[in-house]
Amino acid sequence: MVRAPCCEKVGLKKGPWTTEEDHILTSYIQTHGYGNWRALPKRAGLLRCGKSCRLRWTNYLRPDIKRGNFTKEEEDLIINLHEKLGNKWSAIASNLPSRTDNEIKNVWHTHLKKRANHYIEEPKRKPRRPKSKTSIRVEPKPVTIATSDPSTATQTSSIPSSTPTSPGWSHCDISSSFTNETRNMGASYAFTNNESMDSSSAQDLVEFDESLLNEALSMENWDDVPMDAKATAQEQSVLNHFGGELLCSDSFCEDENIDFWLRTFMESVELHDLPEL
DNA sequence: AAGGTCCTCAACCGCGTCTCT
DNA sequence: AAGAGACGCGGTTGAGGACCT
Repeated sequence: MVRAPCCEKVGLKKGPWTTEEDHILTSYIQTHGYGNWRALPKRAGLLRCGKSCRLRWTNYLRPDIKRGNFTKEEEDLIINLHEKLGNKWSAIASNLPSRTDNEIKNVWHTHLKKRANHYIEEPKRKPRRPKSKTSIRVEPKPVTIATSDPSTATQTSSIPSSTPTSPGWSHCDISSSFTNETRNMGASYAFTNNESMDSSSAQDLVEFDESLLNEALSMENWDDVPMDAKATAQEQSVLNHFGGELLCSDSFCEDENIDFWLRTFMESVELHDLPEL
């Protein structure tokens, strides 16, 4: 059977939408709703196919869409969800209110895929824009923190212990794993979801070198330490304890992130109720 | 300063699925 | 049950702009 074209192609406009078209579409939908996409453009007086109208509305004009850069928490959540769901962009989008599947797909291909692949390949050039995303790849030298308390266990369960592209490697996106914001955000999905504690997810219990944490915590008056020294200490600490290989994103060595990481480690102590040093 | 390269993201395309008849 | 129409989804494209040399 030959599929009928989605719309009458002849005479219909393609390409970028004009503000006038946006206005027409928005006004029409606000007044009449969007029941029948195929009929909508004709009724609204648009020379577009229904598919194009639907896409424009769902991906751009919808009032509940949140525009602008993704937050770190959103990106971390996408990575976690992608690991679980694969390229099910609409399913992932359903966990990120106000974000569209198209937008998520784009951000995945442009930023997050690299992070998720742990930066196996070195960046060929300097980053174009400063990014606040940080991800490291670590070889496990594990101290598994397991707990029978779901409330704490699930806080770490979204951290993968390995990925298809690099079996045996731990992707430890620490910032996404321990910050309060992420815990709250992730609550809608993995962190409070029983599913996150099934047998497969049980393998995802965070694995990291406790001594790294201890070393970080042993630094006194961290705020007084010069930025350069922080960076060196932090990086060296990670290198020492995670088997000597560190792959980082464009901005890993940015000062504010270095600082952030230490605080993240410190937060993790509270979360896991680790013994005082 | 200019040309080339790369990145971003809105939009398109085609296929799968759902719904209606 | 089967065909047709409509919708939704994921992959891909390409224009515009940022960045590099």
